[in-house]
Amino acid sequence: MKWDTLEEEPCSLSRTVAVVGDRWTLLILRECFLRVRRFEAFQSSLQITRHLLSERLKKLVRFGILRRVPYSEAPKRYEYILTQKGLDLYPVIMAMVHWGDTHMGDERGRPLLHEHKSCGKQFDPVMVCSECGEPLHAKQVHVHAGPGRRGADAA
Amino acid sequence: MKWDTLEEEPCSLSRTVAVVGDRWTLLILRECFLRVRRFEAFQSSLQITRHLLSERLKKLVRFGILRRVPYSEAPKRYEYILTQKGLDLYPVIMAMVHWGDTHMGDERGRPLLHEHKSCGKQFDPVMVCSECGEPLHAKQVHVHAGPGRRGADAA
DNA sequence: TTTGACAGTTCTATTTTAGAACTATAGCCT
DNA sequence: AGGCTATAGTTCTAAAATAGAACTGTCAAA
Repeated sequence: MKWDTLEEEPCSLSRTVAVVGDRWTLLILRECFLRVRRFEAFQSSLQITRHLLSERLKKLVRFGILRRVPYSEAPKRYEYILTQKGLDLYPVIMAMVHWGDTHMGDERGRPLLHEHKSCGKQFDPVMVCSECGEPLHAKQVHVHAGPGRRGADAA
Repeated sequence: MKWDTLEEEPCSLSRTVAVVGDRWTLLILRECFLRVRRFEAFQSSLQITRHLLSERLKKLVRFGILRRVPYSEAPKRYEYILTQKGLDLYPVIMAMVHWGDTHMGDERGRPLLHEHKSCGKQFDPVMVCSECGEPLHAKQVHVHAGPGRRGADAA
C-alpha cells in the first residue's frame, strides 16, 4: 500500500493511522503529553535516530499536530508544541496506556499513575457513549455507512 | 530500537505500541471489529500482502488478542476471533476513529456512523474519568511515577 | 480430471529504519 | 583569537521490513 494515499480513504481509522499509526510517532506523542518539547529532549529520552526524529516532527507539523515555535532568536531554535488537534489525540494515547496497564503489566505494578486535577483522584480513562453516558463495548455498537462512504471497501 | 524489547519497557504505552503500534495491525483490528474473521476476507478487504497478513495474525494470536478457531475439519481451516483482551482494544480503535472523524474528514461527511444499541442513538465516544465521570483533558491530568517504574526513561 | 476456494509459504525488489558521522550557529571560557 | 559546548539538524551506508507476485497443499464440486 502507498501510505500517502491512506489518508484519503473513506475510513476515519485509515486516515488517523496514516498520521499517527507508527511506533515512533506514538512514542513521540507520549513525550509531547509529558511536556517534552525540544529536539534533543525527544532524542535522548526516546533513543530514536536523529534522522527519523527530524522526519517525524516535520510530518507532525505538516499535519497540524505540532507547532514549531521559536524559543531563541540567535541562534534560531525551535520547540515543538501540541496544537489543539494534537491535544485531541489524548484519548488515543490514554486508551493505549490503559490497555497496556490492564493487559501488559508485570508484577511491579503500573509504571505511571494519573491523577485527575479536577477531582483529585487517581483514575482510569473510561470510554462512554456521548448520548447516554454508559461505558462503550464493541458488541453494543452497530455500525452503518455514513454519507462519506462510497461502496468500495470496509471502513 | 529492537522492537522486541519494547514490550518490556516500564511504560504502558510502549508495551501497547509493541503489540498494536503499526499500520497493518491497526487496520486488521478494525476489520476484526467489523466482524471479519477469515484470512481471505482480511486480505481482500485490506489489500495487504498475504505474507504480512500471515505474520500479523500470528503475532496477534501470540499476544492473545485473537484466537485461531477451526471452522472446518477437512480441509483444516481456521478463523480469527477477538479474545476479551482483543475486545478491550475497542477504546483504542474508537478513539482513533473519532479523531479521524473530527480532524481528517472531508466535505462528504463521516464514512461510518455508530449507533449505541443500548440507547438507540448515534453517538461519539467520549473519554471520561473513572472517578468523577468528567471528560478528560490532557491539561487536567497530573502524571507521577508508579510502582512499576525504575528511574531510567520517561514513561 | 479439472477447476476453484481457502489458507497459507516462498521468492526477489523496493522502501524504511538503524547507527554513526558530519554541518552549522552561537555563547562562553581562557 | 581559539577552542569547547549546546542545540538542531543533515548525510551517509548497512540492515531490516514491506511490496508484489508466484507457488504449495487440501479438499469439494462440476
